[in-house]
Amino acid sequence: MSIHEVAKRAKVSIATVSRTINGVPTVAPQLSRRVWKVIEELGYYPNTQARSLVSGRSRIFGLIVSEITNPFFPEIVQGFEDIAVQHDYEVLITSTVHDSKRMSLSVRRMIERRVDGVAIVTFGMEEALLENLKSRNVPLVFIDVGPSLSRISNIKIDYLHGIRQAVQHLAALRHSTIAFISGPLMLRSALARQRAFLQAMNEIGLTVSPEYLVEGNHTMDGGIAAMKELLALPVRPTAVVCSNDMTAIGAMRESYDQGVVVPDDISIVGFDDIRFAQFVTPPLTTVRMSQTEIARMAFAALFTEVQRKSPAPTGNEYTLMTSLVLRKSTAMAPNDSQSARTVRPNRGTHAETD
Amino acid sequence: MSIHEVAKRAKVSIATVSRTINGVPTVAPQLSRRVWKVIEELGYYPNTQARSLVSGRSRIFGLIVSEITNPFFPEIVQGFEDIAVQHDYEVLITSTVHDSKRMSLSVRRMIERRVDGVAIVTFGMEEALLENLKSRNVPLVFIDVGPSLSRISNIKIDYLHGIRQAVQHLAALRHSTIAFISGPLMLRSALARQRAFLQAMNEIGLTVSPEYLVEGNHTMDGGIAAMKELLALPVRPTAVVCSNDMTAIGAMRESYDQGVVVPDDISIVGFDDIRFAQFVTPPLTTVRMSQTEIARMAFAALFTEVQRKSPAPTGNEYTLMTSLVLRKSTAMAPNDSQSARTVRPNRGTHAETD
DNA sequence: GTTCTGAAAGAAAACGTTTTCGTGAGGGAG
DNA sequence: CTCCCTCACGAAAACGTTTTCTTTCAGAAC
Repeated sequence: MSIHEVAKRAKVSIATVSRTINGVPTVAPQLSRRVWKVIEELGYYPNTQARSLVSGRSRIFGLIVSEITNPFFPEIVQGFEDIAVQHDYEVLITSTVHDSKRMSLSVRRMIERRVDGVAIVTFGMEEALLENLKSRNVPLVFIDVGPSLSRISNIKIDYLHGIRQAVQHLAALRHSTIAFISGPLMLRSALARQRAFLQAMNEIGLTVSPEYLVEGNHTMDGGIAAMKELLALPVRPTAVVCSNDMTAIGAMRESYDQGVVVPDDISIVGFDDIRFAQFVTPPLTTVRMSQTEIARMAFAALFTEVQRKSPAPTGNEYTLMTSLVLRKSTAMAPNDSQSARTVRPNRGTHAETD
Repeated sequence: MSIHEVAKRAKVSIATVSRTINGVPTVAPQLSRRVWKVIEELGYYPNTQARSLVSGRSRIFGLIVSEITNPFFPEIVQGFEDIAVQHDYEVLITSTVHDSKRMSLSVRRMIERRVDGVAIVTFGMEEALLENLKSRNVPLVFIDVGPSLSRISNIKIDYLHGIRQAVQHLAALRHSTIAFISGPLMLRSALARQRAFLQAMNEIGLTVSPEYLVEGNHTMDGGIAAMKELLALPVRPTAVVCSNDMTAIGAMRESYDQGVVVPDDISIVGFDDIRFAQFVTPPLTTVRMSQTEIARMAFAALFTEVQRKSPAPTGNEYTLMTSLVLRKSTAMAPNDSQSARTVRPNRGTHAETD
């Protein structure tokens, strides 16, 4: 049951057993074999708690996400776990559910378990929790919003790249009246996406008047509501890009309910590429922000920070590309060079060059 | 940083600090206050590893799921975590990804961390891992497939109840040619669902000939393939119930692609009620098997087993009801008393009584 | 005033490891 | 043959707690 039992049966000291397990080279091969044999037949597994008590390293990373039930996160959790086990790390998962009580509780739990680092993958900055961890010098990695401090790494998302691809894809399909359904604008990541959209449009000389810029909330209901607005416009957009996939799915639903067919009458593109984007009808063209990649980077950030001997003045910075993945929710703009079919032939205000 | 620091500053022994933290009543109120004050201002959090090393209880439960990215599981994870934190438990999540290597590795990890119990929420019996945990006398809870042994609890699912509701709902809508797309039949839970379907049909005097019983694999692709078969039948079913929601979503997709409209031409009902069932178009009528409830029961099973002083000969048994939730994917059977619209008016072979 | 009782606090053991330090044996160099 | 070094191993300290066992001290009983 404990190392003592193994030691007794192998007729060695517990030190030798420990050395054997940890592969310390100074133990004679023959002895090592004997010890291993006893370990096997006893089915002995070392007690990690005792181990990390003395070593000072728990081999646990914390992972804080907004909510596991949000389809964006499971892939991250899975990816993070995958790499963690490969490196003999355990992961403590926590979802804040947007509740700051829970958030601080979960931070406390992690500190009590003496995690070696924490990945905070939650859109919407939670400044409060930071203090506690920071002051304890726990390596941290944020996505998009971390401060530049020692032991704090950051994963930057290159929103523009993918969104630009989306916009240019749409433009190539002769769309010029392109709307954008944003996320809640107080979210940094949502704001960044909207800005990227605007910039991408601007780059190719397309203007977007304010009525084509509507604020959603990153849920399906938000997408539905926003799409209602858009479809009620005198000049309907022929394409709409959404700040995330759930919004896009809502938009598709509303289109369907109003008999506007995607992609023939209107093209829709999402953002995130959650798994469900493939399962929706029609499969959603969307900008991928690889969740697996985020997980990989987050782990790498923590891991290198743990290995580091001399504390660097600031953590590492990583950048994640986004890129368009084509599926079936986009198509050529409707032929009359203007809006969806049920609209009166009242010409749009946007000059087109082609 | 450690309890010693607190003791020194409060000018007491570490024993007193420990007692204060654990609320042992023999410490004088005044002293207690003094100690707490120091704890606060030091921001001291006890080291859980040291704690559980001596107490012998880790206050960690393991949770083994098939794969977090399967939309069925996140709700379970979330639910389990919710209750766990309420009870001051931590949870170690692991997904086997149907890989027995990973499975046994994860069991090992859990044993090394000395979990107080493990919930195995994975359809598809994994006999192998059981041995290891069982022999170590770790409380276990299975869903549907656990053996009746000491310290092993079981959550039984009442498949029949919900599926019967579904079948009767369909019958009430004048459907009589009802097909069933099963899951992989080597899965116990899949088999049980099919049996429940057959029984429910039988109860109301409906027969189901073999061509209306097709085997899927619990994925969307499986649903698509199965639906292809069904739609190619000389007499199409007017309704199909599926062994899980992903299958149903696949079936809906294939219907859509063939221009068969749900629910007007064909009714579809799913099983599980994963979150996405609401988001699909049209929203899926399905049999709910509450994931939150499963999580709740699993935790309760483990928790009561941990509390138990005298080992019972067998663990507890719980039963989870299933029940139909109506949404938009079912409707009256098409009027011609027979199959979907695009089919030649070649009358079916099933006598109908109404 | 002495002894006894009980409450409150401290000392120390224990939990299962890793790791430092020490020790004995074996072997090479002189 | 002796000395010394190296190598393999064991003894014991340390990690941060909880808990058992002691000790101390105040007050009650006589």
